[in-house]
Amino acid sequence: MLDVAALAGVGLKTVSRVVNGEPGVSPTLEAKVKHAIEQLNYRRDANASMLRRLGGKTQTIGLVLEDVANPFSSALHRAIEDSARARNVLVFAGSCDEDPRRERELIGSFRDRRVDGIIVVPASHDHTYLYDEQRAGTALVFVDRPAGHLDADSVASNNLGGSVAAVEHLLAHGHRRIAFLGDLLSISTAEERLQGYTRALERAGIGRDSELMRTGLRDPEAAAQAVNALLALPEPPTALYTSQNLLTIGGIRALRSAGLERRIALIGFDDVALADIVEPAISVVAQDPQAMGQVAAELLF
Amino acid sequence: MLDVAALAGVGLKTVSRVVNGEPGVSPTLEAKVKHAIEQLNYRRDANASMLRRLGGKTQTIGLVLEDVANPFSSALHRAIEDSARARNVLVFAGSCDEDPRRERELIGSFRDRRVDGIIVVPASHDHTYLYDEQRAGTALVFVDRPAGHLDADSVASNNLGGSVAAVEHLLAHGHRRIAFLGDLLSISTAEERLQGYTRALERAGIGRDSELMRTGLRDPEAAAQAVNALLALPEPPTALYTSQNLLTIGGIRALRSAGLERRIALIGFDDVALADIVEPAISVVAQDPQAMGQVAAELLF
DNA sequence: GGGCGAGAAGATAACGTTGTCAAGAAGCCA
DNA sequence: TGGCTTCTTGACAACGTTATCTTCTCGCCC
Repeated sequence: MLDVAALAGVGLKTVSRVVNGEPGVSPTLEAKVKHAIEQLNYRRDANASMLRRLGGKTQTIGLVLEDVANPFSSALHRAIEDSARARNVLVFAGSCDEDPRRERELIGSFRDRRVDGIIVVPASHDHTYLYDEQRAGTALVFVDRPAGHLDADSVASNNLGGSVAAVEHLLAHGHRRIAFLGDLLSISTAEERLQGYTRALERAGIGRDSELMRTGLRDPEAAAQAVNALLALPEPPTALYTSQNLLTIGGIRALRSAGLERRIALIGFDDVALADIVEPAISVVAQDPQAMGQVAAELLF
Repeated sequence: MLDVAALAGVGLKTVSRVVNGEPGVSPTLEAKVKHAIEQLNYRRDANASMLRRLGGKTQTIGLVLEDVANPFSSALHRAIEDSARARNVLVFAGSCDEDPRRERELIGSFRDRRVDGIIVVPASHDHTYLYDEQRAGTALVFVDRPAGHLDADSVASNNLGGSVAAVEHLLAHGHRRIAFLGDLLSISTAEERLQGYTRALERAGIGRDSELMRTGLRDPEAAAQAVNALLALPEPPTALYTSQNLLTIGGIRALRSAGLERRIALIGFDDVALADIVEPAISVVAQDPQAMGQVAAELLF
């Protein structure tokens, strides 16, 4: 900036005024400054600028996802990015892999950089540690799962209702032995989906059979193993409810390798790429991550 | 920081020393300062810190992807994130949707924030605008496609060789009328894959039939339409080479809706989720985005 | 006991920028 | 011509931090 001012033969403040489009600079000087900026390829340091500005925003937000490479997460990410871009805001993204410690670390890093807001798909259940942050003016929005012990906005799907609908779909087709495959029950959505499953069965007057409920499954391989175990039961299930996208994939793989994909019904929660062209086609209760991300971003801003 | 110093009854520099783990602070004062930090929930402002530090790094990198929600891009992203996390570096990610202007805008924003390095899946072909940036010390790595008119590292797949292999696979199965579906030829990888296609055909002594070459396809819908048009030809192809993941998906959909998925062969470039469980299974020439991202990050750092 | 060195602590300036304010020029009206 | 307003411009301090340098306190040795 000093170099620009020297080359244009003006004071620092005049350069600052031109850079920020402030009024009160004569056209002559403005042209000189712009020329000098061009020539020196000058770019204002956004960090220094925000440091000085009163109550300055960094034009930056942080995003804590389960895994940036997960289709659900990355669709969320994209929607949020678009919303941020429209406001000239940049997005820090990070994966926490359902690890509460990593969630805190990431948010801590965001805080160090003084992000204006944070959108979280939370891994932990206690967010009291964010109280000061929130009071200090950092916007905070939770997605997919609610905040724990903190008064903050959150955007979520109707996991319970969707789950009931999925299981009732299977019941309507005459299934009575329906297995449940789920993620870690410490994840609130997984828990809600399990509740939907049991509620639908209760309504149908079917007692719960804990042998048919497999939880804590974290990837397609675990789901496939669980399905193999279910198939090996003396009285195997006639239908599967895979309550998460990766588990749906694992479930399908297991059924195919057993050659049972047409004998055992399957319904999933979360959409799955190519679900339409697998044979037989897979039914899913789809969420709309794009819409969730957009709503979350609008709330944040 | 001033509050912490006051509460601990020490000078600013002592707080700074404690925060940075510098030696030369008596255990008594160190304990006092740490207690004050705890009590006030103080966190150093990383931006201000890096501003003052000589040649300070912001511990931040920028990542320009085609689309954060695209599976290839997001797998890259994740690998880069992991590498960055190990170095306590945060990642700004952005999508440019193959728009060169957006690429420049994003990189400009990164520059304003003084990122230490930038990893780009480039949309443009001329990167001379990055010359000053590079000379100023910003690390620069290109992924998937080379830099244009700039001396910088890049990490890419063997598009030409992979493409030749894919087409030769079809030739070996006796196919002679093989259609090519490709993305915009302004994308260098799309161009290389087309070259691989024509080279394999030449080697087999088969003349190129421009009717069978469909390019500029940007999404599954466009690919499906192109396949429908191909099928409507007087002499339709007996095999398809879909040279990008989204086009593979569109191609499969079109074949299925025409009921020809067992009559017309298909091979794709890029992996596709669930490619293994579609019936008949899809062959693909898979890239390894995870490895590419890791290598790119290692190069950058 | 005095001089000296080592170590601890803080005062001050500086990083790149913008808010505040004062100075100067120019125009206007009586 | 003189006083007033308006506009342009730059000097200076400040944002939150760290580098440099000085001051001070010990303890040691001759």
